[in-house]
Amino acid sequence: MSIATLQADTLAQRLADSGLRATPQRGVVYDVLLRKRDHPTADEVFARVKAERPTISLATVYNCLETLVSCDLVRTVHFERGPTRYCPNLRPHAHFHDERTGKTHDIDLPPALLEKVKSILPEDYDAKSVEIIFRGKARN
Amino acid sequence: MSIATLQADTLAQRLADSGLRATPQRGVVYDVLLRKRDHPTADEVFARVKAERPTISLATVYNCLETLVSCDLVRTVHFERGPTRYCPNLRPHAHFHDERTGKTHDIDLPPALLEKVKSILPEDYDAKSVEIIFRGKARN
DNA sequence: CAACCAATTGGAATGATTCTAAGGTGCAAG
DNA sequence: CTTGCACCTTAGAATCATTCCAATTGGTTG
Repeated sequence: MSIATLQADTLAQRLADSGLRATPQRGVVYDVLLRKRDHPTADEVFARVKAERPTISLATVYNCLETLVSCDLVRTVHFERGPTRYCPNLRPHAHFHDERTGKTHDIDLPPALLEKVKSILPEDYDAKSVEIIFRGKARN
Repeated sequence: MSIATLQADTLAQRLADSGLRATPQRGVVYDVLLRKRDHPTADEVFARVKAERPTISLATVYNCLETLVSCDLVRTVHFERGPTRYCPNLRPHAHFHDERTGKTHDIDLPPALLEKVKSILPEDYDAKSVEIIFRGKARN
């Protein structure tokens, strides 16, 4: 059973909540993101999806990714000068970008710290999201 | 006296430290960044610089910005799907991106908090830099 | 002065993303 | 049902930001 099947109701649910349809393309794109959580680019997602659905177009992959983001099932990450990367991890987390390997790791963000970080904002600033990106090297 | 003049020695110093020349183009680009700290894009910097140095090319602006970044006099900020933006604020700070106005504000980052944030990293992760981006609306 | 390396320039090339127009799909009302 | 319509997908063109390239200019050093 594919991972997406386990999550299919979640996906269908979220899409329905936004008045959108649960199309096969959206299902496969989401499944691909869940299966290999290495923060792929749209092109990489396209390549993976194509393996099991050869007729899909790049434009559709962009559309599906955008849809998933708008449903809060996926978030985007941006490293300098690079293409957008996609992350299906819904828990609050930071990203560590390893300069040596080019890989990105999710770092769990304790709720208390998240609050503390938000507290540096002046009264009249209302943050809807916080993104924390580390850059450096991971030893080993 | 231009702002750059005040900082000219800083700039020349930093460039020299990296074995680079203090060219007029670099001076003007840096001056423009210091004068209006609104996180401009390369195109915006180009437009501003052109006003006082009409013969400069866009490629040179990109080159100068890259040089300033490599000297640690300027840092880059990235918001989703947008062009790179440049920031001459050297103090540790986060960025708040106002969705309503599209403007970006610097938020001072207390050193203690910065440490606390870094402390969520596992032992073997060595972060060279941390970037914190808030997104939301500023009331008023 | 000569030689050399650094820096600038304009234009071409690249890469990522968005746009557009045309065709397909599925639900809903009659 | 079956027709209409809004949603989706698709291919390819267009756009935007950035980088590359090759030629020229400029400054420094021997």
